[in-house]
Amino acid sequence: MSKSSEQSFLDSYNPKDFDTPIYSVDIAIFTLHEGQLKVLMVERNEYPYKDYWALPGGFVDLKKDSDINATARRKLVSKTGVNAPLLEQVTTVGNAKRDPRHWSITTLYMALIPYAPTSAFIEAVNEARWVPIDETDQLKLAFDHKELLYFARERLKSKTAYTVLPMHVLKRPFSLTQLQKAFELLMDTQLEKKSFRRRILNADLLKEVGEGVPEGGKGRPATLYEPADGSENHLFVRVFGD
Amino acid sequence: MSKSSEQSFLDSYNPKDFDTPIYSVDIAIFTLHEGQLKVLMVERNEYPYKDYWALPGGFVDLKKDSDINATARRKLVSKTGVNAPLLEQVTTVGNAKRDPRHWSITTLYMALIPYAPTSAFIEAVNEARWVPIDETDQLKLAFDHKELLYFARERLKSKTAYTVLPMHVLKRPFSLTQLQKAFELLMDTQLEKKSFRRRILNADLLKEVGEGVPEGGKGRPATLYEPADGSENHLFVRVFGD
DNA sequence: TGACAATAGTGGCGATTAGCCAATAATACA
DNA sequence: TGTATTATTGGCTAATCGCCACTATTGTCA
Repeated sequence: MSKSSEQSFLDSYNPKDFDTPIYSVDIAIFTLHEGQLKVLMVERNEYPYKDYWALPGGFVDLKKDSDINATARRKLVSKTGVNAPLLEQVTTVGNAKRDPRHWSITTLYMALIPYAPTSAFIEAVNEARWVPIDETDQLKLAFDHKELLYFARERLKSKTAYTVLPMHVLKRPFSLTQLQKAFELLMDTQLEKKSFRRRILNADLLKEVGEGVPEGGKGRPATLYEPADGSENHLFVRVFGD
Repeated sequence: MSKSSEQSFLDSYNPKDFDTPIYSVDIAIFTLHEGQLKVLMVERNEYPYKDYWALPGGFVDLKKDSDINATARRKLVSKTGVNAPLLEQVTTVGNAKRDPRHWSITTLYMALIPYAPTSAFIEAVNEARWVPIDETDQLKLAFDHKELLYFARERLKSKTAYTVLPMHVLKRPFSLTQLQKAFELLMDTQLEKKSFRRRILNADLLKEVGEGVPEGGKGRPATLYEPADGSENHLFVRVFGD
């Protein structure tokens, strides 16, 4: 096949005739629990990387999945039972070495969900655990999942800086203090209370949903909020020229 | 295969044994020319979609490409001759219908390069053309490339709002006026001169590289700039908490 | 050589926003 | 009732933004 004939190659292409990469989907599922950012990991029980920990993932089911987002959603639901959270692509990684068996490609997703214990949901075959993000480096991670986790974490930080992503890790309704804590944990930085509140409230992304009980137990009750309709993917940083 | 045995499936997986998606890479290559944002399109000369226009792209070469970024770069170089520009992933799309022949996945990249005529570079087999972005809807586009182009365009708009992406479509050195024009075209909006200059200069992303000739011919000469070292992927929007 | 056209770059100022931190408000509980 | 604890607001200074007019430097052409 000459270098310049990709199009004719394409036209005669039958995947069974060629050596083709294997393709899978992996998901970094994040939540907030006990004041920590945690990610869901599963323990592999087969080779390669038996007994290593991995992000949940798997292959496309060509019959059941209408597209790769459906593949990711199917995996998410089978591991967590949750079906309506934020789920979005982070990046796609593909090279000859990441899987010892073959040239391999994976599309990494990230999901944000309010905390729920794993025991109720996980499939029986693998052990699944919410791992505090700071402790993931103490696990033996399969494949290049250490790197994938890093990519997801970085995306989380940067996107949090100018979107309302963090509201997705909270049970609704939530207080502004809870939301600020979520921002701080996902961004890995401290925020000034007044500035935060001004900014979020002026952005008009929340709707007040009644006076609320203090969530932990102590102190003055807070006003509770939910995301305003359609606000969930809005920017709230003033970008210039606007 | 039971629903809960992906891991063992993975371990025994041999791509030749299964019906697997086909995987390719496509690139939206943008440039600025004659005051317009343009994208490089190639005309297909094979079925399916013979005589339709498509984004440059193709399959992974498992022998030559060390990873999928290398695949994208190889395609970019073969179409433009340029090897050092901004090249980054936009998204990955995969579903049963985008290619009439098979369940198909593509990773979309975008590249930004200073203008160069296509004639010197393109491979002989396909006709390649710089198409003004506003005129792409007058072409018959192959596959889902209309949608891919839309994705790339949107990414361009949103990323331009808080990074220095636009410097990559300019020949170096460039003036602040040229840079502002680039911003305006990529973002599809108007910017205020003083604010723009304040912002860019305060962000400390450019280094002055001498007094310069007026690039077109008329008017007072401008100071010329190049990107400061390592500035090329920096944010320059003040994000809160900073 | 002296207007004029054209583009580059600056000055200035009112309005808005951010950062800071302390004061006040509402609740639980001893 | 007093204390601890958390929520919410007030108020001030400094920085930034949007706006637009003014000055600066060049080429051109009568």
